[in-house]
Amino acid sequence: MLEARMPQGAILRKCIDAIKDLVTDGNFDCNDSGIALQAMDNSHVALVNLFLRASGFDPYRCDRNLTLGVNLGGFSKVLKCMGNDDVVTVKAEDDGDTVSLTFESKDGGRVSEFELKLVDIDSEHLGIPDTNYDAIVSMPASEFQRICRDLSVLGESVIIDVSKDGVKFSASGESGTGSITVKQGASVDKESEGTTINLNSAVQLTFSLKYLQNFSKATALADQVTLSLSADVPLLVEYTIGEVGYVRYYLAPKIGDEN
Amino acid sequence: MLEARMPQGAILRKCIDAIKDLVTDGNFDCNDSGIALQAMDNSHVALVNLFLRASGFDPYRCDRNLTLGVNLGGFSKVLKCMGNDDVVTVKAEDDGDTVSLTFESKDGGRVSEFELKLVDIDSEHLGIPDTNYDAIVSMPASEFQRICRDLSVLGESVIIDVSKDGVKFSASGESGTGSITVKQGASVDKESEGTTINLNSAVQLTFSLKYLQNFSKATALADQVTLSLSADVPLLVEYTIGEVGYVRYYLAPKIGDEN
DNA sequence: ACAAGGTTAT
DNA sequence: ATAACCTTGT
Repeated sequence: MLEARMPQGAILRKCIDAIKDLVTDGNFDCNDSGIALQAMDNSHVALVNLFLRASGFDPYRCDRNLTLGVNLGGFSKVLKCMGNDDVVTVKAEDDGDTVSLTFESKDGGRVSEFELKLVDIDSEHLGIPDTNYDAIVSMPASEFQRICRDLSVLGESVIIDVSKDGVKFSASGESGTGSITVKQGASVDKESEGTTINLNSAVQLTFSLKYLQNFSKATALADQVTLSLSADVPLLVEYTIGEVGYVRYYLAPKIGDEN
Repeated sequence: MLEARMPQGAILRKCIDAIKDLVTDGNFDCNDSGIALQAMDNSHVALVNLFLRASGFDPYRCDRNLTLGVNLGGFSKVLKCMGNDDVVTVKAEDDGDTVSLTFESKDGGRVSEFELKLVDIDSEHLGIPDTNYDAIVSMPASEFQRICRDLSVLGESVIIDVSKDGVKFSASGESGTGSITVKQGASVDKESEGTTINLNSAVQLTFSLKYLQNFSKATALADQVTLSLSADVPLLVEYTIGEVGYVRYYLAPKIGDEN
């Protein structure tokens, strides 16, 4: 059986909010190292990979490997019933057909119990090859979100252009064109507010803004986002959730002039 | 004639907002003790009872008993034209076909006058028997509202289960089941923030969440809500408006397995 | 920070 | 017609 208690339950809610618009149903693979979910998005264009380390829970217990197929819309609805500071406990029997969620207010005055029906999901578990990326950009997650939102006014696609001292995001459409350039090390007033670029070779790739906007739903989980790019390889957009785990999104670049 | 001046006019607006979604037209019965409205909701399932004491107005004058039939949607629209801190004066002639509303800003710098057409409403004035309830629960109004909203994502009905040391609200539906238990005396950090249970005998009754959510529109009027329950008797949901009066809602329990 | 209402975009 | 967003009040 699985029994995992997360003192900052809100993290779990934010994780599900960060992926539920991309993936309607997903398998949570639970083992002694933690809880992982990997799924293609509904239109099989992007890949989502969530991982929550066992050490992010207290306590964490998972005797046997378990796969919990969950409708993420329903999961999200249940998590909306949680108080903001609640402690969340996830439990599942080895052969049950439900997963149980318990929310407890910090003072213990309120206890909420929910049971979510499990669903069968046949998911191909794609291997993700380790890649040595040409360019790795870390920037404030909120800035990335803003850029995607702003450029989506202009067009469907964004060209991400990473060179030595900056990342340039540009889009164009009917009404005009625009670009936003973030310079390396800009606005390093506080830690984790700057932009750093790790470059092996300059890259210029085009991506769907709609997907990037969806990825940036994870902004609530992390101060920084990391974009890893290589020519002809899916972009990796990663949000690190403190010591607890991460959400990673993969998105293939648009090729040629398919707009 | 009626002439009733309410220094905190916003209370009147909140009262109407708290009932206008349930009742489209209602009779305001005015006499020297105050202003009362009693009406079945549009689908004749719930009963709404609003009372504003004469002492809640200053001054209050009502020479002869008057019944003012009002379309509450229109009333609400007019009240939306009021400033948040305005003083409201309600006036009606004995044989008029309108009611007049005056809004004055505290500093007297702005005076607004509205006239609302009266409508004829034939309303059966149901007697409400005094009941000795099996269980009386007082809890924070906002918490009750939150519980109704949360559980409504799961299903149409809520089972309210009152026992010695807690109230359990539970619901179930397609995607799963859930329950929220509030313990007696929990979180009594401040006055009027705790939950108290007055129990003669344990009760378990089922109600429509849609109606309870509608009742909880009165949350703006009071810190606490009181739920009074007895087997096979309508639930009473009461919001006390300071010294001014109250809004009471009555809702029959669902019986058997009608879901 | 939450909930309600209105407005707008799909 | 519905959903998402934005704004306002609690």
